[in-house]
Amino acid sequence: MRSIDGDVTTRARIRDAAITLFGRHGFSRTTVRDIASAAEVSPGLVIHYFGTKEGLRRACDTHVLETAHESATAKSQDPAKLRDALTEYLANPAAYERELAYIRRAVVEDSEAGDSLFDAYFSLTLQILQDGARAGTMRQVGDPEATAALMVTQSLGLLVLGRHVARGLGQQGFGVEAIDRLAVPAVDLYTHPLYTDSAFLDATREAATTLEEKDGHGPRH
Amino acid sequence: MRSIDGDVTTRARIRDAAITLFGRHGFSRTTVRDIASAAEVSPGLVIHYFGTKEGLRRACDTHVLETAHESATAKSQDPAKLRDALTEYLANPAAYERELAYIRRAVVEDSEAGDSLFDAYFSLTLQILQDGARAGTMRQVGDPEATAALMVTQSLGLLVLGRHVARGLGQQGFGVEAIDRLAVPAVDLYTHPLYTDSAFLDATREAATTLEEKDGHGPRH
DNA sequence: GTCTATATAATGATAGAC
DNA sequence: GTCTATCATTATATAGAC
Repeated sequence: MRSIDGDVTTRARIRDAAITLFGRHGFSRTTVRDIASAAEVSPGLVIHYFGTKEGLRRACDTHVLETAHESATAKSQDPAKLRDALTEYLANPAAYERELAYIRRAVVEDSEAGDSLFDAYFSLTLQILQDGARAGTMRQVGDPEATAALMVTQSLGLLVLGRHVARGLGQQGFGVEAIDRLAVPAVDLYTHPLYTDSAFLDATREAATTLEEKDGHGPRH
Repeated sequence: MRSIDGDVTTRARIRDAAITLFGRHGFSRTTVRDIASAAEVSPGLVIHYFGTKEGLRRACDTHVLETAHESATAKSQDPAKLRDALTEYLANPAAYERELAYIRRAVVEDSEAGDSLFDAYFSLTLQILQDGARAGTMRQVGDPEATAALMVTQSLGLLVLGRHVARGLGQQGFGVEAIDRLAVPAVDLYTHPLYTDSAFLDATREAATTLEEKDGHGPRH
């Protein structure tokens, strides 16, 4: 988050305004004029610095990717520190809101930054899963990649669908309160089984096997 | 899916073209001209039928909502039939692709249809959770609403982030093959605990409690 | 470095002929 | 019911002054 206050050049102010607006309204609904207005400069100056609107987007992508990478690698390399990251976020959520909103858009719209972020998060999760299995704190799952994909989907899905989740829980917006309420049930789901027996799992296995035989793409065991 | 072939009026053809393009590129990036071209009519006729582009969107929302509601209520009222729904989808995924792409956009962009769909899916999941607990096939969770929200997030998140998930699994697109591969690990996660002890859950409880005390919004037990 | 003024293109929407 | 022609607006991007 250093950059918000650290870089005070006009160029940085324009880029930060763009990050805010792209995150808030999406890329195509945000105009160069909106950005210029928010940064208190002329539309011409926006183009002067970034060439095109698409160039501005790339600059935003790169910048958000850099700051996100800073926090992610610093804090999550050690799985135990993930908890500290949550605590830190909960202590000062506003500082991350701008970037989170941008990431939410990037992951959903077709953007290279979204791809990179998902891939990085996916690798990290897979790593955690494998480390946990080796350390004995996690069960060895049948298909680690698929499981990691599901875990990333769960958390990034929460970010992307936060508006709906908040509404479902009767809250105003997806903020600290919603995250706080979801944290324990989320970890609980990974700690205590939801189904009391394997009937549903067996049924799913059957359905999947049937399909694999039909389509010819072999099962994964 | 009946409507694709059932309603052959020009109006329906325009609306179906709009559903396809809105789903593929999003609302704001799709132009009236694009839709007219895809439906092989003039741009003027599009406006003639739907008044405005926004009116066309509402017509699409309504239509997708109706067909989705048809399938959802018919097939998922009985939890046991959810499996049949999966099987049916896997047997003929192309028939649902258009609607799924539209839903994906609707849930992510700010659209009333997206809200309705999420809410309906959320209610259904909560219902299944409570029925399961009563029948004994599912564990009684501490916060059913939060748990249902997480479950919906997991599956809708998969729809929304499908492109990324497919890439992570080394597949071309999020299709039958990806879903087939994810189905068993997904149910497995709800059947066998991922964590081997409650250390992580305890830590999360602690972090959440700390925050609740600090912010004053009471715990939920 | 920053602005104003403007060129150029695309968009949603209208009017009226057929 | 459907089209062509066009308007009015808005968008990105350029040119050149300060």
